[in-house]
Amino acid sequence: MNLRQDVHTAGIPVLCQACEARHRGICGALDSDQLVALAKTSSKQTIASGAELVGDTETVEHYSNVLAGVVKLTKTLSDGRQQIVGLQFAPDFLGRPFKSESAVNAEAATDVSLCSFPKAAIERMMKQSPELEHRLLRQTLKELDEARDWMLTLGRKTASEKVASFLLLIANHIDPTLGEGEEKVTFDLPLTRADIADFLGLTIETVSRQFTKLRAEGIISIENNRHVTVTRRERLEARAGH
Amino acid sequence: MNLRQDVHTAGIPVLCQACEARHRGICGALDSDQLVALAKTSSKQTIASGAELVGDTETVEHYSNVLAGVVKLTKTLSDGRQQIVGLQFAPDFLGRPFKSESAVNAEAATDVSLCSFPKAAIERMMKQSPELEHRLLRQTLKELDEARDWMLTLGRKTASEKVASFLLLIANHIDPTLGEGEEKVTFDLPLTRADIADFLGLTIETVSRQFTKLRAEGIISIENNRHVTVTRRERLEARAGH
DNA sequence: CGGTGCTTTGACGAGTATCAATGGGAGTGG
DNA sequence: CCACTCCCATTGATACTCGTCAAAGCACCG
Repeated sequence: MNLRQDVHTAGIPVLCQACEARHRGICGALDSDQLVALAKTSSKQTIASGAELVGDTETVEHYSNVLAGVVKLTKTLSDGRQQIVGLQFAPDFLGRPFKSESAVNAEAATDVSLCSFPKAAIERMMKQSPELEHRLLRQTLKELDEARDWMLTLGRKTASEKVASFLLLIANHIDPTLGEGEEKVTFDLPLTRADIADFLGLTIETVSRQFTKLRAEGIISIENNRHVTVTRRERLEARAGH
Repeated sequence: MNLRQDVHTAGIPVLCQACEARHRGICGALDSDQLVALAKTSSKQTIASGAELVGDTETVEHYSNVLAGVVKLTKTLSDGRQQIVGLQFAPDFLGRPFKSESAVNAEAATDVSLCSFPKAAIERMMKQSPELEHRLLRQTLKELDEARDWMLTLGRKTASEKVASFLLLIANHIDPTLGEGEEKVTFDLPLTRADIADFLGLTIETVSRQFTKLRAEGIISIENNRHVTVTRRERLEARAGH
């Protein structure tokens, strides 16, 4: 993609033209002038799987939109026990407004592509455009709903139910429009077994055993450790404790 | 932090004059005219402990501010397993904007006093006043931070650490200004053992045993099941896995 | 080939749930 | 004032899920 500040298509920056965040993400709140202004200080960057984006208690000067890939938000106890407290997919917004330091670590779970801009630029625009703040509020409420859903899973579900819930979470994210009628879904897991364990509050061994059990029961099949096909969706949903 | 604007008491509804939500809550975003308009449709109500405020999937036509007491937000699985996903103290806002139905149950954990207003009134004002939406965003971000903190507790802490974390959570809420130097704190638990268990993802028996252990070690003392004194704050903090 | 990283599988034990009984305070009625 | 009940909390005995430790399998890569 070229980096010219060339402005076509009703004055929309090249950077933004094919960007998902411009429609479903927070940038949908901005008009073309604002987009141009923001694009001046924005940069698209690619991050390798495993790289740390934001350190715990680190000062954050940049916010980002996730363009592709999956970012995991984690919290860690002093002795190393870790919990994933959120997964961000495109076109989610990444950052914690109104606080200089993040309460969580952010790390690329897969290769990730981001569009980053300085904290100050967004905060300036938020003052101008209530619509931007409105979008942020909606995203935050969505994340809060997801976090609370997951609290139920963490606190009250068994290992078996947790793994089933996780698979459905990913399946729904891959294809949110998936009708009830569709039986089979197939996708690549964006997380390693270790990440899945950290997301579910389990160990990798327990996660592995649950996968094995699901395979043995003919509910899913797995190729290459990552590629999953859900063959009996209903039974997976039943197991998740709908 | 919170800019508290000096408004003359002239023109402020009686209902609001001594209200905590007018300073630290979302009503701080409103000028006296707006307060008057909102107060016309508002009503203060008292709810007995145990009463249900908002049913899961129920349509909500009212939002509220918590004036006193504690409200618990819960989620329940089809077989009855329950998880508390949030606790609301004064002057928290109660409601889920932009969605007609709540994803959680809300129930009075103690006797609760509320200030309720119709959904429509708030949403109308949100369009007029970006500051109101700003306050809502801040409260939502705060709740998100709390939810994620708790996910770490639910997913990765032991029963012992969970109970210690819970006691500190309540202690900090009773007296947020509590300095590091202060050793002793004393307070009434706003929750029954069953509620605490549902908050921590444990059973009441396990919670009870952990309390007993803390008492035996001289870290806390308990009178009448509800009244707790933390005698060795540092050791409680150490146990919570700071 | 022999590493290295990730996953699976197995054997065992610790931590927590479950089931069951007891304790204790508050309210009620004799 | 004392039984009686109800509700909640505590305590005990036992079962079972899941974590821990150890080893082996498998793909990828130099």
